[in-house]
Amino acid sequence: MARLPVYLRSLLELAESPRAATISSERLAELAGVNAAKVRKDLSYLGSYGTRGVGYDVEYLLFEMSRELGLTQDWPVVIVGVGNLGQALANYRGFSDRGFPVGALVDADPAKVGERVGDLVIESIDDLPSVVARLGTTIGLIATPAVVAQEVADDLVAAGVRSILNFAPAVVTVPPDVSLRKVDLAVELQILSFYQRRRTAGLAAMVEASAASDGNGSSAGSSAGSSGAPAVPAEASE
Amino acid sequence: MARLPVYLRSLLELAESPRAATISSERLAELAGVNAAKVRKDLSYLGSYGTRGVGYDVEYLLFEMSRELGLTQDWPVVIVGVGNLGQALANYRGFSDRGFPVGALVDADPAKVGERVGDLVIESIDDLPSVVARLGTTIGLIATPAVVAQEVADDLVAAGVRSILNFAPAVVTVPPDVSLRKVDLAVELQILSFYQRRRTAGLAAMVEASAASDGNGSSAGSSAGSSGAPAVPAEASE
DNA sequence: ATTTGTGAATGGGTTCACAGCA
DNA sequence: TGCTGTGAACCCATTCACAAAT
Repeated sequence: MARLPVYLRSLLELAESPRAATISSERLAELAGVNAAKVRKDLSYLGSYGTRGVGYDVEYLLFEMSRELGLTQDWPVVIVGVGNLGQALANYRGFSDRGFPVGALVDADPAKVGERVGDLVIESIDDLPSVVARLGTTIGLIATPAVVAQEVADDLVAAGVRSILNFAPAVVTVPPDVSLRKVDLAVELQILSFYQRRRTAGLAAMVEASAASDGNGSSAGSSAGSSGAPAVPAEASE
Repeated sequence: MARLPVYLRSLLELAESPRAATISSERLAELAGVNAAKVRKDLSYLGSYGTRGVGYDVEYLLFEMSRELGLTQDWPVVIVGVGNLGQALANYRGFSDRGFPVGALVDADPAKVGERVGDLVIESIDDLPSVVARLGTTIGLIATPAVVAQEVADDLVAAGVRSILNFAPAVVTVPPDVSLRKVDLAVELQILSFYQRRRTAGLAAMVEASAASDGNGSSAGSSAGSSGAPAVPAEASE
């Protein structure tokens, strides 16, 4: 489940000021910004049992979730493409802080190979197999231009990487035994821009629509946004 | 629809080498890595009509989509929090390249106010209202520590910002008329780590499971990953 | 009395399949 | 014949509601 990290973060925040040793699904749902039933389903599906009438043991939940998420060890990441975004990611503390230290930087440009970025020296993409082998099980970040994203993904897979996070604005295909996730910053902005335009330019259309249907123009317009249900937390992460 | 940007990018790539003036839903689906029926549904829902037996007019689709996504104008963004991530985002070319120029940088730390980052001078978060007014309709990026994310979101909303992209690892709530999206890099990595752990440590459990059910252990394990259906493009963006 | 665990109902998005049109 | 547009079937996640457990 993709919500596990959110639960974990919520629990960690809670654990900083150790109030109670136990937490109800309702409280955790509130913290994570989701439905209480969903929390219970997720946790039961995960196998972690709570105690009826009491709740879940915070300590045990934390342990169980960390184990499930594989956070008992560090997962080094290798960043491919040390351009603008790649350097930014390399300097981003959020990764190492959460157990994903940047273990290597790789680029195809010979001019960049050998350059220092922070503590690391940029290596050649040709050495990817040995880099991956050196780091052990690795997550690969693609921070290259879109045109070479697929090629880089293939290289990563060939080098033994089984988890890829793609920042390049391109459709990338990988074998079924490789996990792939994407982060596209511009797409996020375009989606926001889409809803923003809906709210502004679409006013006439909305009035028209609300007159026809069960008419509550403004709230319909707002709930079309990505902010989730009104008055309900709409965001989370770890 | 959140897939519009992906279609748009696919069309733009296609339009660079102007082959045909028309495109079928099937071809576009292939480029975008989705189902053909989905493309047709999306496009019809959007109101852009194709021609049966022929396909969609590329030029017209491009125009219509850009308009729908509000990309006929630039949307300046204001970055709140000029720490590690904030600076990285400020230097990232991908934003301005796609019509989202970074119009202002804002921070709460008085020591940072006045500092230059690229072409911009960091402004005080207290001036947010005037900054937003100066830029016009604006998208806000939250790149602060998690603890102040909600506070910053409130400030942005109060200043008139109606679209927020949150990079802080925190649950943030906004009024229903404000759009909110999140990007959490660490969560993405944790999800990958989760599936990776599934594949490795879960081998014993998988063998057990495959013996019990309709048993194809390995492919079940792989499809549990986030890479979508086997042999099908699993990623996209703009 | 409180809170979990879960079958059943709900809802929304995806896919299928084919009628309709060029 | 080719491809769009779309009702219907399907699938899966979410939510409801309540029995079971402490």
